[in-house]
Amino acid sequence: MVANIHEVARRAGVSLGTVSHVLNHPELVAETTRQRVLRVINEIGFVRNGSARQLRIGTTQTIGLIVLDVSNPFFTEVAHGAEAAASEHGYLVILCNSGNSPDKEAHYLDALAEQRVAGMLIVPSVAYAPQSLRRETPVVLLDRLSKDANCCSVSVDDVAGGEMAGKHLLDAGHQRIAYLHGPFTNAQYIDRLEGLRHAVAQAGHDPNTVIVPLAAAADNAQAGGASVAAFCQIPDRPTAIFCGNDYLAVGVMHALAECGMVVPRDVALIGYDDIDLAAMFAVPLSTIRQPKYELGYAATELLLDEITQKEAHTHRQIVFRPELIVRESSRWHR
Amino acid sequence: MVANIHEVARRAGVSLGTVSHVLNHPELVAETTRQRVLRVINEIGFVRNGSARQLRIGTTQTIGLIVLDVSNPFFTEVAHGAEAAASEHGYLVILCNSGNSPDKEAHYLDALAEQRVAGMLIVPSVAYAPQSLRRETPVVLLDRLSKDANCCSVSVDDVAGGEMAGKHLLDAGHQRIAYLHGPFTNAQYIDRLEGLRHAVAQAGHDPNTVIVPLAAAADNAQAGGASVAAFCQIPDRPTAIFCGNDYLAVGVMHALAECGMVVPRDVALIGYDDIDLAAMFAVPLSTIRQPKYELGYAATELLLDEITQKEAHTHRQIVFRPELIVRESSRWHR
DNA sequence: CCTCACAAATGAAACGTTTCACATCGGCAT
DNA sequence: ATGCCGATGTGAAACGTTTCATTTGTGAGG
Repeated sequence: MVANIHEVARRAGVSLGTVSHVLNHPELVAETTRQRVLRVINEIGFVRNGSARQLRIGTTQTIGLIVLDVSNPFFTEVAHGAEAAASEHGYLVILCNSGNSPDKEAHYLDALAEQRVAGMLIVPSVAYAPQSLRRETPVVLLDRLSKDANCCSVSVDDVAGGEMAGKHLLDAGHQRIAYLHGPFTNAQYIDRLEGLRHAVAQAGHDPNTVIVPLAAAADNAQAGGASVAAFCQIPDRPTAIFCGNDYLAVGVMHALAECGMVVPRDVALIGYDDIDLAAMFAVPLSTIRQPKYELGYAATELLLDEITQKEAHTHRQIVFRPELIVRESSRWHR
Repeated sequence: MVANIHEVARRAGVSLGTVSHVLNHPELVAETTRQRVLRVINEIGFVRNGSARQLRIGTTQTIGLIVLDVSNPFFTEVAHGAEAAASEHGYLVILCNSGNSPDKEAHYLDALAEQRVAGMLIVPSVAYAPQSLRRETPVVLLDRLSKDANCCSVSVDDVAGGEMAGKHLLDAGHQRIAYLHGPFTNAQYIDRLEGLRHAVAQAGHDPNTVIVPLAAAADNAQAGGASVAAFCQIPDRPTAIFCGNDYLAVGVMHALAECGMVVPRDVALIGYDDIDLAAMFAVPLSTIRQPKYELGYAATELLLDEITQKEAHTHRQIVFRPELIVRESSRWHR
């Protein structure tokens, strides 16, 4: 087995309390003994046992992060931001992938609680039940606004994003707009639609006649492409498509090209997310950018505040504002 | 503080050993007491303290994964596979992002050792020094072949990938091929070039006259696009470009279009990685697919084998073979 | 009625830390 | 010489589990 603090103490000829002090309160031990102990530690490759330490201390330097899909670049960027913030404060991040399954989510919630993580960042699945967490572990909700303000949350204003996209298309003169969305189990698609309706109403039009909702089977490029057939069938066909997600938009762009339609001349297109290749498509894609990295970073800072301040901490709801990115795909051509 | 096993024992009117048995060896305790204990556990929301457990047991159910860049979809898919395999065996994954910095890498190595993770999956940074790990923690090297076989490794045969791409282009009749690569600090770009040279030699040509290496400033789309200017300057310009990575290829495709060149008529293009949007570009991108998810999955299985079998385990080097995906961007047009 | 076997429950010891109350010691002021 | 102080070092106790040697209880077999 790997050496422990007793062994170090024995070899350095000091008591085990002293070794501990060298590790945790170096100012309490004389320079020469400190050096001696450190030398022994290096010699025998002693590594402090985190479990024992945590048991004694009562807290860990670890935070859990549960996301819906690790292979989705959106969550990945969020994780990147979280990891950066955590690492700055000496915390480790345990990344868990719920795959949007309430079972897996619950399982990870338990596992993290058992690990006594200092806090959790949770991108809630469809069926997230906060009451299942009766522990006092600090939690920050990610990518969803916490309605009851009994915990912090960091999200992006999807209604505003939908509104931006809508206003942009209306300003360009479009009178009919298709809204292509993924499954409505994902609340964001609903919010973006609501934003779009706002924009239309604000411009003095009737959302019900201007907007044509169109559901894709999933939220990937394939499903986006498949929806183009339905789009072409629409009577009084819209001149613009607002896609709830960039992947849908890519699929749409691809399928439109195959139908011989030219973006943006025949159909204008705007996506959502600003994935990193959005500017690189056949026609560079207009989109709504979300501050993904910042989302994860801010959430972690909030969590760490709650962890360190305890009582003094007050819950906050941070809502980021997305940003309209105009590229070729939505420039108005007469 | 949150309840402990004593409290459960007290409330259930049993000894603390019995509670522990309910948790770990239910077959040793009578059904009625088992139920009683479980009820109390639910009532007061008892969650076992993982640190104490690990301290006593001497081992954790956690594995560490260190990748070079969490925002890169390649590593993300690898992580996805690793997480899936780990989760199947009840292990948690701690994800760490070294950012290819030896410092951060060393820091995480230490932190994971202190956490007493059961094992580590490491995508080694430029300066990975195995001897810095003098612990007996099992390690599996990811995405790099371990030369000295003193640990397991799982990688993809980059030489074979380069060869496939080369053979494909040669078969299509190309006599001059540009090889656009990212920084050579990344060994994979070297291996892919070597594979390309093999293919050329095998076809009976001189690699030095057929192949024109071209270095991009980074391995992203922007750098790829920027390299097109240099490509256009090449005397006796190649009719095909083999990009060491799909992002480079996207940038190239974009920039070529701006120069008025048509892919594949004027220039054939093949990338590497098969990122998920590769099929969706203006011209669908031919590429070399790597089994990313499988890479992570296999590595984790190897690691878990080493963890559970201990002595009985023998180190293995798994090398996956990549796959040629032919799409429009490299179809030969006369 | 005694023994035996077996199932069920017990509680002390141990895991490796950190912390805290205490001991030691030399020097310095009185 | 005495007392006190600060700097340094000490070691027992505690953190919450699991495990193991033991005890207790119970019914069967003789």
